[in-house]
Amino acid sequence: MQKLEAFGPWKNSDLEILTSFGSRRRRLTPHQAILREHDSSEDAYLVQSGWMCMYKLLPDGGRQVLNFPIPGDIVGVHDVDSIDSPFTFESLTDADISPIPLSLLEGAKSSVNVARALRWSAARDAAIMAEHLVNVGRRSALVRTAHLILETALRLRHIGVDVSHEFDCPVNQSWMADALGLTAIHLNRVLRELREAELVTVRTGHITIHDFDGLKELAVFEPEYLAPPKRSS
Amino acid sequence: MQKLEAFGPWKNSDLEILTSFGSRRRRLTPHQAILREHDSSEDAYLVQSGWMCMYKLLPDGGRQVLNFPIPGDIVGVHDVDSIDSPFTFESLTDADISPIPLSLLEGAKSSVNVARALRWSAARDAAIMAEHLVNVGRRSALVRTAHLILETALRLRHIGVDVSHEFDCPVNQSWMADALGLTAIHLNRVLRELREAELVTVRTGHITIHDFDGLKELAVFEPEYLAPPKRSS
DNA sequence: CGAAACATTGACACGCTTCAACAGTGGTGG
DNA sequence: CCACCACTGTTGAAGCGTGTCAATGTTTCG
Repeated sequence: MQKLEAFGPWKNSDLEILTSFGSRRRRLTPHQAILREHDSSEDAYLVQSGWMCMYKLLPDGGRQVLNFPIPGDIVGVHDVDSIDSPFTFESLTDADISPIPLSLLEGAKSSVNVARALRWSAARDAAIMAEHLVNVGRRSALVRTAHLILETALRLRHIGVDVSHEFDCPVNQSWMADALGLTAIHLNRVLRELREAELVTVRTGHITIHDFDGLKELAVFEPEYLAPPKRSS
Repeated sequence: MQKLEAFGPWKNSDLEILTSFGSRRRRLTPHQAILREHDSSEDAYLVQSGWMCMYKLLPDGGRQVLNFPIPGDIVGVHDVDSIDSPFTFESLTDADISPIPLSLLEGAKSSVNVARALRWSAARDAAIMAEHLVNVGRRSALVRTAHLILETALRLRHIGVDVSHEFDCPVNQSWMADALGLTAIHLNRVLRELREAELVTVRTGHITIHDFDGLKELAVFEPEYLAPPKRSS
C-alpha cells in the first residue's frame, strides 16, 4: 500500500480490487518452497510479510539468486499457458503470502489505476533484474556487494522501513553470495573490507549502515531504477 | 509470425491487429541508438529485420549487454508513466523496426489471442534474462560462452533460420564479451578452446556449429525456457 | 593503397575460488 | 541447566581463471 501511494488518488472500486488481492493468505515457515523450477501455477503471489527468495539451481549444485522479494512485491506473473516457472520461489523467513489467480490479475486490469500499478511493478522488476545483471557481469565483488546492500535498503525504505541507520535483513552470507555470484567465503572477506572501511556492518539478521554517502559513492549507485512513479495527476 | 504460429488459430481480427503493429517502419543503419538510458518513450519496438542490442553503460566505460533482440522480438514495453528506459537500445546491423505506441499495444490486448501472445513474449524475455543472470553469475567462461551460442542458435531457429550447421551472427567479440561479462581478450581465448575442442567456430559474422550435442552437454543447456507455447486448442 | 575495425597472441598480475580448519551462536533434549 | 549439535561466520594458504598491458596480424572497405 505504501508502495502504491504515489499512484493515487485511488477510487473505492480500485481499493476493493487491491483488497481482493489479499483475500486469500498462506502462512509460511522458513524455507518453504511455493514454486519450484518447471512447476506450473495458476497463481501469482503477493508478499504480505517476511522475506522471500527467487533462485535457479544448477546441476552441479550451484545456485543463482534472482531476487529477494519483500512485502509489497508480486512474484510469478507468468504466461498462463506456459508450463513451467523459470525459477524456484521460497520463503527465507516466516512469511505471509497471498496467492492471486492470474485470471483475477488479468481481470483487475479493467481498472486503469490498477493496470497502471501492475505495469509499473512489472517494469520495475525487470529494471531490477537488468541492474542485477550489470552488477554481476561488470562490477567488482566489493562494489557489487555495496550495490546490493544499497538496493535492498532503498527497497525497504519504499515500503516504510526506517533504514537511515540500521535495519533487519535475514539474508545470510551464503544466500547473499549466491545473489552476487560469489562464494560465501569471498563475500565474507568483502564484508570485512566494507566494515573496516567503516561503510557498513553486516551481522546475522541485521545490517548497519555507517556511511550512506560513502557507500553510494563506492557503488556508483543510481537509484532511479527503483524510484516510485511520478504522480501523474 | 513464425514465432507466433503456435498461438493459432488466428482470427482475422487478430491478424489485423498484428499487421497494425508493423504499419510504421523505421530503417536503421548499424549502431543507431533508438533509445538511450533514461530516455522516455511512448513506443515499444518490434524488430522486423536485422540484429539489435540492449545494453547498460557504466561510468567507467564498461558495458553490459542485456540481450540481442532479433526479428520477432518486442523491446521497450515499459511502464508508460515511468520516465526512463533502464537500457540503451541500438542497432548492430542494418535493421528495420516498427515503433508501436504503448497505447496501441495496450488496446490490442482486447483480443484474447493477441493478449496471450504478448504475455508469452514478456514472460519469455524475463526467462531469458534470468537465464542470462545465471550464466554470468554461476558458470565458467567456457560454459557460459557455449550457452550463449546455443541460446542464440535456438532463438534463430524459432524464427525460421536454418541453424543446423551454420548461421550468420553479426555479433563481434567485443559485444559478445560484454554480454558474457568477460573481456574481449579472454573471450577470444575461450572461442579458441571451443574451436580446438571441435565444438563450434566463431568467425566474424558467422558461426559454425560442429557438434551440437557436444555443445549442449558442455553448456548443460536446457532449452525449455525458450520453448514456444503449447498449442492450447 | 591506406586506414580503421576486429581478431589474436604472450607475459604477467590480481581477484576470486578452493580446501581445510576452527570459532561463535542459538536451539534442543537429557 | 547444561551438553551437544547444526548452522553460520571467520581465517589462512595455495592455485587457477580471468583481467591487464602491449604488440602484431587480419579483414574490410573507402
